[in-house]
Amino acid sequence: MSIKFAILGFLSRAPATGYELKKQFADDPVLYWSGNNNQIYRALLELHRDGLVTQDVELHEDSPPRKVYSINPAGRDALRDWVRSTPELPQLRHGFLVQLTWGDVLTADELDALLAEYAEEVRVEQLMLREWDERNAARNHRTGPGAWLNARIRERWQAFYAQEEAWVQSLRDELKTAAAGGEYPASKEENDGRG
Amino acid sequence: MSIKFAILGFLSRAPATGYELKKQFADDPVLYWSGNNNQIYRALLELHRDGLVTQDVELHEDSPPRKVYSINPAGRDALRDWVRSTPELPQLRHGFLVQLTWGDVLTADELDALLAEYAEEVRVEQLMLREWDERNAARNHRTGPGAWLNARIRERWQAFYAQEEAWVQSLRDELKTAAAGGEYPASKEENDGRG
DNA sequence: GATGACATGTAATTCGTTACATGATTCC
DNA sequence: GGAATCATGTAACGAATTACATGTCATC
Repeated sequence: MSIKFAILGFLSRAPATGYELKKQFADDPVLYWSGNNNQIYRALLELHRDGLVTQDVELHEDSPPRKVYSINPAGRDALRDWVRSTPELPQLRHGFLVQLTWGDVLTADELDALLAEYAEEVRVEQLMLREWDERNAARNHRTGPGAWLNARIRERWQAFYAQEEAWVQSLRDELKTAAAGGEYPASKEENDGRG
Repeated sequence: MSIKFAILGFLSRAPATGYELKKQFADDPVLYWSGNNNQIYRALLELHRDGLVTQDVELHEDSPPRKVYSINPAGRDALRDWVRSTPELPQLRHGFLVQLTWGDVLTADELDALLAEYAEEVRVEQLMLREWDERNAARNHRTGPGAWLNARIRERWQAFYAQEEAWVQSLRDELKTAAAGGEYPASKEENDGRG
């Protein structure tokens, strides 16, 4: 999936400059692109070259020209085609699960410390997410299908982290219970056979 | 996170060639790297250069030399340090949620068709995942903390897709109910003001 | 006077993928 | 004879990130 369509999507709601688009990408967690200059400005050039957007240049004497991009009918068609196109499965790059794959080289205490650290990160992320959603719900009072869809999308995102938090918690609980029963001893001794 | 640590992790269980490692990456969904030659062979060279693995070359007359890599004590230390290192939050690149952000340009019927298509993809992915897990559980009968962790990791992965499926289903149900009540009319007419 | 927002762009680097290239062996 | 697996590597390309580079204007 290309960032170009997301840009087209924003322009379908209102004309914007590269700088304005950059900000929209920067703070929305669902829009996973970093939204760096290079990407945005290049994408806008390409969209313009492909005839999907129009460019209005506001010239100023001292400052650089301000380039306002607007979507055109061809752009709307391209946007519609993309939205209807076959969806791709989400890509979950879960580095922590990779890390945990070799968690058996740690002692039970070390493992619990690691899980605790991760749980805290997830908790904080959830708080930031909720804050962002509230801020945005306040300033963005769209109605109709757009607003409904947006709410469901945010819910999905939050549910992911909620599930993550519950999972880590259950891991820690199990680990604690097992350690009390002596079932999962500190594995460092077991696995210290080097070579 | 670097693929180098995952390679180090595999080598901590058994020595392996680049080709063997490549296969391990290829079919494990949690190990999100594509596991292409370029990445693996380069990583192995670097690990060797950094003194974390040793290389045993088996020379053959006609075929290319077979290079078997083994982890060494420095490598085990590096692996342990990495496993204990501060976890990063998962990166969820959910293209479909991006797509849905502009789902309001579709009619209710088109939107439902899109959701149905996605639901099917998620369903199939779940089946493949379960199949993979069963195949692997059968062939890989490790015990102790490693096996326990592995089972929890697979559960987490499956839970993600289960949650995804439930979410799509709830979306479709809501959409259906709303459409019956005329609350979410075909939005194409509403939004067709071009420019 | 400094910071930060506004505004545009380029350069360097890293990362990852696909495809290229070679050649033996094994199974159907 | 052809396909698949084993086994190593390189080249070309594309995507994405960070940092560089410049300059205005408003606010503290």
